[in-house]
Amino acid sequence: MHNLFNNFKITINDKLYVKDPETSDLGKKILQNSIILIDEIGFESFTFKKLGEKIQSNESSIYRYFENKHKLLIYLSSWYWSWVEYNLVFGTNNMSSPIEKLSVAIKIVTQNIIDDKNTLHIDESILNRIIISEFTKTLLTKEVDEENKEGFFLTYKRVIHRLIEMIESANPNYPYAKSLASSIIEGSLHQNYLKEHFKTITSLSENDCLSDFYIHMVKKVIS
Amino acid sequence: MHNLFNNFKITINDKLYVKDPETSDLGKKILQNSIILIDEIGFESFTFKKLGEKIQSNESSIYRYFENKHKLLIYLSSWYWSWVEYNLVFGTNNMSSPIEKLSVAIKIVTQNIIDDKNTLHIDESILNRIIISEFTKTLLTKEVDEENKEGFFLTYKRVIHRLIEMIESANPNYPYAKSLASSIIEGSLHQNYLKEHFKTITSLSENDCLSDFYIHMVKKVIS
DNA sequence: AATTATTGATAGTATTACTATTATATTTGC
DNA sequence: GCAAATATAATAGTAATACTATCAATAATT
Repeated sequence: MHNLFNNFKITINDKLYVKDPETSDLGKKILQNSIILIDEIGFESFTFKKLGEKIQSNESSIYRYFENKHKLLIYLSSWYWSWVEYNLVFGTNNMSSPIEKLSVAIKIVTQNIIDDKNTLHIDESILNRIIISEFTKTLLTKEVDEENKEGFFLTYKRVIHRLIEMIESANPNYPYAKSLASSIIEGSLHQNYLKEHFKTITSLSENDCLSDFYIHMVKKVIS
Repeated sequence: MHNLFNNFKITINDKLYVKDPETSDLGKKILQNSIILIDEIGFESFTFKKLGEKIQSNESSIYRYFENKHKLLIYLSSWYWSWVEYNLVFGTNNMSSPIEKLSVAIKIVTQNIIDDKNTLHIDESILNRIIISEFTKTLLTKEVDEENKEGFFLTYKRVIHRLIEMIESANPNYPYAKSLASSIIEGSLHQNYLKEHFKTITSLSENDCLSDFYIHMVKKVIS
């Protein structure tokens, strides 16, 4: 498992960066600390100048890696969804029962994440938090269609397509597999956010409740 | 019906504005044209200066009505959810069957909206579009908890609580009424967005399909 | 006709989101 | 070990944003 993971390459659309941040120390520092800083102060207040101060580097040096903070956020999101896809594939591998497989998949996709020690410069638990509060913003822009054509959201869509396949193989006659899958992915981010900030409009309290909600839903709905 | 509507007062938290825009021509012009301009260029590019040019007024005059564009967007959102609540209440009034009531409620909440001629300066069909692409951003900020305490999101939560009640009266034993209700509201915005920009991950095509998806889901899930 | 409230015009500030240039390290190739 | 190439840092500069403050002009009210 450990070795498998080390071979799994998280590849990211090269239009998202000017210079690949994985190829240098400064690049890795940018990734690591941008996650921390966005989590701390929020994406709106986050600037390359502040990030530069945090890592004792210069604003202009960061611009050599990323055109702007929007692309950096899409980079981090791509990384996240690619990592989720890995978990999804390996976590459900060799499972024969489609319903079982789907349940495990939903657990993987809805759970709160703990840091994966295999990736040194990325803290997945913090990244998970910023995905919950910032990811949707990468989609909700006027440039979304162009960016989608450029392939900026491929890893995200791939995760959803994996879920769609699982739903379809559990019940090929269910007519709304696509909307159900995308609802689970986006909805679980949203429910996690509500859990932190709008407790009166979510049924969530402990950790596992969210996957219970969705597993119950999916089982009922595709039956 | 027409008279009833005229008596229905859409009230908005007075902390959202500096001066009530409903009390003057300029105020109404600001509401009307901010909706149009946000729809045209997106919330990120929207500025009070551009709005001032559009309505042949001055940036500084707009600041006398709204502190900043964020509060203006929350104002417009409050207006929208208050209006949806009205439709929800009057559209399901006197219905005895809880399941029927819930189905109608879901239709109201998920449908694409056409302009309501009773409100002269607000075009609900355009407002609906900006809610689909901009509303979630009002929640996803670092200031959300303070703003929630101030009551900025009350009309939104009220709509969800109406749905929760309906779900609970249809089946008091269903354990996830809150998450189901908030999922339908937020999810339907998201699915509408996917329909425009990410066709491969939604089952939506024609208009009514979205309510079919949710009505099917709710009926299955609470049975 | 005088008072008050509303709007418009102008100016100014701090911050953001960059680009460009030049200097200084650091790495690598031979 | 040194030159050449590359990466990073420092500085400066620009246009736009998100405001605030002031004062003049206009409209509404009493």
